Amino acid sequence: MGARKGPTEGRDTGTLGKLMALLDLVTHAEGPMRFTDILAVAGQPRGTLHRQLVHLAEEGLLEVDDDGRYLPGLRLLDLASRSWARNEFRLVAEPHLAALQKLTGETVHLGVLRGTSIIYLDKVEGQQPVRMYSQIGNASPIYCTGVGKAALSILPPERLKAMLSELEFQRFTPNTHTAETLAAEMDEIRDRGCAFDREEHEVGIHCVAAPIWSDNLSFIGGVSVTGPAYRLTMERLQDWAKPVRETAENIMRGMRIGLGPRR
Amino acid sequence: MGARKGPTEGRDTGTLGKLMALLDLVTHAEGPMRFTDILAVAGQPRGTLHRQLVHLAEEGLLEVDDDGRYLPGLRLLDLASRSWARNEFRLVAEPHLAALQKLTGETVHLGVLRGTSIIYLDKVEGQQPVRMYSQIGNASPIYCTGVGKAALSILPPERLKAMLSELEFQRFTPNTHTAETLAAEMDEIRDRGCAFDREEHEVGIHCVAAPIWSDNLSFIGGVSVTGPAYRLTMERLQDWAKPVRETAENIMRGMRIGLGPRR
DNA sequence: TCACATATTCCATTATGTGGAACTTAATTT
DNA sequence: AAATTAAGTTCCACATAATGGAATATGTGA
Repeated sequence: MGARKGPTEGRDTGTLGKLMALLDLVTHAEGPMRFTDILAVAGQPRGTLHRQLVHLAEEGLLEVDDDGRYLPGLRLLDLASRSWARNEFRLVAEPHLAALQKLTGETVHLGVLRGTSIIYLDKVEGQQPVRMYSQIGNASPIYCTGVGKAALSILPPERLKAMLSELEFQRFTPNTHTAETLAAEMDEIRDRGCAFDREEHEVGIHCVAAPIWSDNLSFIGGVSVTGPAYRLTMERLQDWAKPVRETAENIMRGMRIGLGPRR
Repeated sequence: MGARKGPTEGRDTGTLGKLMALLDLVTHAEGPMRFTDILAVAGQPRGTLHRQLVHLAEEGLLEVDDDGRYLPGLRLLDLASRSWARNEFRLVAEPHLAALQKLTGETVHLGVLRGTSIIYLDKVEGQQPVRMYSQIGNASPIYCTGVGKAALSILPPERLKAMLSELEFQRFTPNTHTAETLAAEMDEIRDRGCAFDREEHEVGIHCVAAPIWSDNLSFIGGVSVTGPAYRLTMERLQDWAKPVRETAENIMRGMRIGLGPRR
């Protein structure tokens, strides 16, 4: 009982799973939620829900404002900053990202594949102070970002097929991929060793990205150069393709992945 | 049974509390931990610990590397970025921080009191791209940071006394406060409306900070200007005191706190 | 003051987590 | 290659903590 394999029923993490689902619900909401708001959508009985919220709040994962409404807690910041600070991929990549930024003068992103999303781990901009948190940690769709498409391109056929069937394609711009057009582009990306994104996610934004992976594919990510379409013309994207691929290779060398067995 | 009020025994959050303690343990460690490493310090029996780790990993709060070692998971980044993006205090403060940075040319911090620590919510630097996560989310001791001392200064006597007795004073520099010197400085800070930090946390670093609070003290934080001692001389600190206080006032006005009852 | 909406507490029932021990699997030594 | 030790995983009777319906409390506007 319980371990059915319906489409929604992926995890079996007991009480923790329920609490995390609740935390996600509140965290992904537009604004603070009152008890009744949550009750309406959480599908838990009053008593249960109340205790769960109190526990989450006591642990600092949620906070309660003066009006008794629930919002994401600051404990999450402390935990995340440590996760970020210690991430080996990010640590290894950092100098290479800076070098790529300097070379191109454009914004450089580092992302990692998690489930069917790309999570951005780092961002290096040229000019003024960066609002980093605004980008870092954010999960973006895999099918319409350079890093996402680059990551897809190194998956073996079966896993690629499985992934494609899991995706739900939302149209962000006129250029956003469908299941068909995305599948059609894969060989091309694989051959070229990098992916272009021409206004597929955001109008006016172009991007070149190269994949980064470990031999056993337990790790898959990518690095990209992003900028306004008027500056990153098709010729410019072609120009940056090589340095982006080289940056990816350098990062892989630094992590001792993609070059035969570890240790 | 269990709800004793010993010094360590603060929370009663059932299963979640145990899991969060475990998450904290792994997250605060120096590097990846093997099962046996954790077993030695977690004080849980083998079977229990194993299931807890598996659950945390399945939820993405922990990750397991190729060698089976546990480290903080990336799910935390997604959760935290939303917590940060939606934080009202930070949103309101943002433009004021930028203005203060521009005026002084020095680094500006925004922090909030949580327990006996200051958690940094934002940082605005002048020059080059900022490694923001490296500071944001970090918990710093309240007794040797400008923001911390400013926050202490607006506590009512009983709460201040309780807080002081809770603190453990670690010596970071020759100037780091002890319980006595800290208590002695409080009146002065309160009168002046801002706190100075002259190499109390880090050698070579000076700082001016002003407190930010809500009427009912459900919220306490602060804003500060930080920089190298050779540039932020005592005279300079005096100069910046007024703009720092004004920035704090502007932020309070923006949050509709510190100016009579809300709504 | 009453009525209504919202939030919190209570407690018998039952699902879930617990933890000692047995069992695999991998690494190291003889 | 077999034996030995260590590291990780699974099992299951038992206890504890989560459940959820109902009662109570708290707050808000008429």
